[in-house]
Amino acid sequence: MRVRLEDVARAAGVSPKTVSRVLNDEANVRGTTRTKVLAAMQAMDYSPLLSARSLASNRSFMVATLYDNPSSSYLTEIQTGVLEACDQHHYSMMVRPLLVEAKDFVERVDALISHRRPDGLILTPPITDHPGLLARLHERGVPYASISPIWRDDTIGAFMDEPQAAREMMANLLALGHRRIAHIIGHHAHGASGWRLAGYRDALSTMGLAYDPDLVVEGDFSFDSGVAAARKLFSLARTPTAVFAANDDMAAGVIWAAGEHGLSVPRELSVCGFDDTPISRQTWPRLTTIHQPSRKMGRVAALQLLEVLRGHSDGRMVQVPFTLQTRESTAAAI
Amino acid sequence: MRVRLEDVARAAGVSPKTVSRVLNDEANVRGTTRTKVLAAMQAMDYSPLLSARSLASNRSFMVATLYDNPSSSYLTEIQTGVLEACDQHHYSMMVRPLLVEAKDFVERVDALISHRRPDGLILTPPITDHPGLLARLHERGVPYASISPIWRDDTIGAFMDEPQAAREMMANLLALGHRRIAHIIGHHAHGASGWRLAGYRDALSTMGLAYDPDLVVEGDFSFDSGVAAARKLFSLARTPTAVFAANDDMAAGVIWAAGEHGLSVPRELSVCGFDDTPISRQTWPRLTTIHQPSRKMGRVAALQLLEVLRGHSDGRMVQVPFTLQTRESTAAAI
DNA sequence: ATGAAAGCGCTAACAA
DNA sequence: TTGTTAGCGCTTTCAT
Repeated sequence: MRVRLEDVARAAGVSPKTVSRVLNDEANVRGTTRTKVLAAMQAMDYSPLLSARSLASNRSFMVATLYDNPSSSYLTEIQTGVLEACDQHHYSMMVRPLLVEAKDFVERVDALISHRRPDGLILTPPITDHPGLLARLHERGVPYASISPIWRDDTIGAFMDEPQAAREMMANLLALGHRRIAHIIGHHAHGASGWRLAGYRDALSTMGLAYDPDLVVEGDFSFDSGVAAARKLFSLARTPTAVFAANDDMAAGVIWAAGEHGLSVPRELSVCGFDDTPISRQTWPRLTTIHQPSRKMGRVAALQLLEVLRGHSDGRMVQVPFTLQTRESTAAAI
Repeated sequence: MRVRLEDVARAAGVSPKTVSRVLNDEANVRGTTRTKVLAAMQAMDYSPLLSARSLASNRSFMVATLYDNPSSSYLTEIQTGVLEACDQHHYSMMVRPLLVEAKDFVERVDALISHRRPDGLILTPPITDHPGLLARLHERGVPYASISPIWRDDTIGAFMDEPQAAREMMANLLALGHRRIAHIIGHHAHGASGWRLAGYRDALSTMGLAYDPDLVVEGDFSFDSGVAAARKLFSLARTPTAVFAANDDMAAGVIWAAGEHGLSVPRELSVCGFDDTPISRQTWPRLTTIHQPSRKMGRVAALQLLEVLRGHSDGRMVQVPFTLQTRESTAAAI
């Protein structure tokens, strides 16, 4: 038969409530009592029934990770990080794919909260920046942590200094002698797209170089949009000597299009990406990129959320470091 | 205040038990009564509290997807399929990464079952084939569905005719005039590796071609292992004119190594993969491969599991179709 | 076909 | 610091 809290209490010679206190790490339990109870739990291999705990305490001990992201590698990394944090605190995680552009997006999240009752949410871009959703969450008092949101004020989670990362990538290309550097912008709904473009522009103006609109093409973070953008760039009268794509998938698309166009990378064209996802090591040549510690960001954001859920602190917005990863797709300008 | 089952019962003028019956799709409820109750639920926007339902019925209305798989795209597809099925039946899903080679693998799953109490499990390769785990699950009476397990007897889930798919891929290469065809084997723990190798050998013997051990190299499904295998093949006295890799990642590694080695694909070397993951469209040239409907397999496996959990049937092992996807990485032999 | 009563295993509120 | 009591919102069992 299954071991219940009551059984542990009897074995330890205390009341059920005391076992409950130990289970919930509450204060006001004498050290010796706590030890005794823990020993009994251990000996009986006790684990509390989640549904009973949830029903009595009105908490689910679960967080939900919301995403609308085409990149499976990014998602998997984030998910792994969140799981690491949840495991550490005996929380579980559910995942929920969503379409942020759908008419009933907020209603769907609302329904999720009503039906599954997660204690908190982990938001990933671009869901992090949906005003209607954020308003609804505040209204319902649902705690959440955001990963790389556009607005960081009064929000907990994890972020990176993206404009600075983009500037460093540009500094790298400029140091290699490149002056006609193109940029492929990411999906408009993602904050990252704006930050990476801003870094690109900053770097140009720091060097006293003019911003040439012909060299800046819209993409949407997908491989195919990188291919399309590259074709457009290759058709210019004066083609660029380097392309800085706002993510690795698009940069891989540029390399693909270069193959199609008979351009040699990096001899005739330098290409670099952003994120350091697996694809950056699977192009030929391999991509120079910015390493974004996605798994760590997932873990850090979840830990901040759990701080709030456990009532230990209000949580904070944590900055994580990036690193420039130089590989073979970039070389000196011709 | 939150709407409870009791409130719905009062509104509908029936007893709580009747509302419960409607909620659980039980028989012995008159049509008019059912309609009346459903209307009340709708009107009051009622949704049952999962924890109360779980506590009373001793079910969690949740399934757990177990994986130990290096491929994030495969995993994401499976996960999406499982979620589709779960949503349809108001179940939720949790995901659990595991190391099948870890000493305490079975204990970890055991602990997961004790703590989270999923109603059932979805197993993905190679977890599908861990004898110790399967024994433990039978012992505990935990229902599960398997995706592409090696042993399909007495197991529910989804599978593909992999040997046949490999034979068709080989037939395609042979029709292009290739006679020195190499094969890169996948990870030894995965059933897929054996099936795909078997298909390769079958096709050779059907054509009356000798099996040349030099042309068969071990890999582990990773991109890097594809690179390493290709380097080995390129160093042979008589190099192959085509390489059939057991998955897309390794095939992409072959294309990468071909770039490194100055070999033109498909002019000097045809390359093909298996699975039709996104990477197969992101190499240059794009990969000829076998389309494996992973998302569908996830959905189908989960639906079979849910059949069992809902007591509607015993579930079955469902075969899903593959398709040969011809792209630019294969061409006639020189 | 429907209802009444008795829990499921835990925690909140209060008492001691 | 510890214990007692009374639920949490459902489903079960057994009546009718």
